[in-house]
Amino acid sequence: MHGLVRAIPKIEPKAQPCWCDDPFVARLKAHVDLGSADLHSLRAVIENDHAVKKRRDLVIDGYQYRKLSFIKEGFAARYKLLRNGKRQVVNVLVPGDVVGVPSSFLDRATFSVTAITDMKLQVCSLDDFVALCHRRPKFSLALCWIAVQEAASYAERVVDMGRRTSIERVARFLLDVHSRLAMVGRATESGFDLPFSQELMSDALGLSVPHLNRMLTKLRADGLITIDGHRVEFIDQNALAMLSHFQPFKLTQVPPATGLEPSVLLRHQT
Amino acid sequence: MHGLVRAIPKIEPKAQPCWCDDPFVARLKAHVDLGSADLHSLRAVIENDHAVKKRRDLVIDGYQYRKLSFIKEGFAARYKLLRNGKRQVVNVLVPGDVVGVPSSFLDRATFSVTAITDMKLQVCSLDDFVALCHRRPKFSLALCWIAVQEAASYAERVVDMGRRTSIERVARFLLDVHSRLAMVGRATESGFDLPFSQELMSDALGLSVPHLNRMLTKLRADGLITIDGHRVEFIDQNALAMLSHFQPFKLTQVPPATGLEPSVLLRHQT
DNA sequence: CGTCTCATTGAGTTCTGTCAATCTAAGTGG
DNA sequence: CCACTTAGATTGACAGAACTCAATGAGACG
Repeated sequence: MHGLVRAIPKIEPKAQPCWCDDPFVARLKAHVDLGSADLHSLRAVIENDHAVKKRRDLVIDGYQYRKLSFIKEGFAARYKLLRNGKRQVVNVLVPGDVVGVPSSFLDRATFSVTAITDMKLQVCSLDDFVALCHRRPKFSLALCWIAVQEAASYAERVVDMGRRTSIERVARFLLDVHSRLAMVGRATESGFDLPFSQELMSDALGLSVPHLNRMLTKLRADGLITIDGHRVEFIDQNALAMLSHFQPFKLTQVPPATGLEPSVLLRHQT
Repeated sequence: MHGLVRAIPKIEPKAQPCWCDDPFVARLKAHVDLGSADLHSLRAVIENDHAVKKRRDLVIDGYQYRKLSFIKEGFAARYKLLRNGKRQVVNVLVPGDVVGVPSSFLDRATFSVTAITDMKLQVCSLDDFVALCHRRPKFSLALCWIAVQEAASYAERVVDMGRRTSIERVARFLLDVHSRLAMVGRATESGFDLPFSQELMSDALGLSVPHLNRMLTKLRADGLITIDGHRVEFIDQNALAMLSHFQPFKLTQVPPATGLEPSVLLRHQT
């Protein structure tokens, strides 16, 4: 259990941006500062709220989708269905997350996104948003940061699937979901309501349902978690993080515009 | 082998942007149009070329890295080393690819990047690039597109690792590398020089070296490929793509600035 | 109260990893 | 120019992890 490389960095309590009110604005604000003029322009491109029923597909693999939709309420999963009938969930979406990355940037979507629960979304067309970006570059930088965050979290999933044991994957999944829910005020210190079925989780973790079930059973037997209905409580969150080498990453902020950038000016006149 | 979902979309020959001369400029041009004023500003932020020797780490997990480096020549791998000594390569980098996504956007890098061969890079500090983005938004949009492409390809890797058989993964890997090399003029119609060792590939595919070897042997035995030294030739590329359900995706272009965006103006005065 | 979804458990099989040995090719130094 | 070293490729035997299939149990909902 003890590593050979370097000491385990402490898992710091994350900053708590609250994406409760207006997820679209809040998520962008997590990366850049927005003045009132920015907010004004932003609201102009946001279409009305959009409700989606449980089990409906928001994005369908193979079809065009050109919107950025911010989740106000509810849960979704991004997945691909294979020819042999297997399904891989590449990630789960919680309030504050964005539907339409990467789908909107592609000719045709390469993944589907399905609503796991009833949902409320704030929608904006990608073209409108890009137009806004041309006028106010900080929005495109915020979008960069969102896309990079997405990439970083997929990369971490690749490591999970490739080189971590099934029990580690399950533990990490629970910790990851907890931390993301906590960030948007949907979890307590040590527990949360798990909105996913075991079938969904097994598809997310690349396991079979029976095997996932066995691993969950093991985590309970080892006294690390309790599960009552859909309620998950961590009994020993530290041990769980240790067992699974869980360690959230921190994005930087977008560097603000400084009028004229000194280090560039030194080398070249604009 | 035959699917239940829908017909296999044709694998179209991809557009051939040539990233041979100036990878930094060429890669951005793949996503947005750059005028001469743009190019002028861009060159101002690009630092001198940088050479890196084989086996050197460009980025080290846990340390800060705040540069965008475009690969002019040579190959690299982005990976994470686990406590138990296992390694997962999350992707391989070829000429035209960007080092520093996602590392530069994070507090501290969460992956290492190592040079597989001697390399030549074009380097630019992220801060300078962001400053440029504030002045010329199209650069930040190009960066978005790059980040999204990165995310999409990781997501595809997650599917690979989670739900595809080992032989499919190997075949897809070869096809993917071939298509990326072909795009930058490093491959012929049906073959290429594979710059990776089996150890590296097994770490990329989440397999053990012996098993990867068995699968390569099988692909040869089935008459799908030949391998002579580091030279790989596809004998039946179609069958290979069919077997592995390989299908490259296409990014859209960044929508150009249109001065004032009609659909926004209709809803709101700026 | 029946139906349906979801969770749980067991038995047997398959895939894939581990360990270890051998082989090849490419350098390297004398 | 050759013996020596070393990294990488290949092969085989075995063990263990995880899947499949199948049956059962438990709630939720109409």
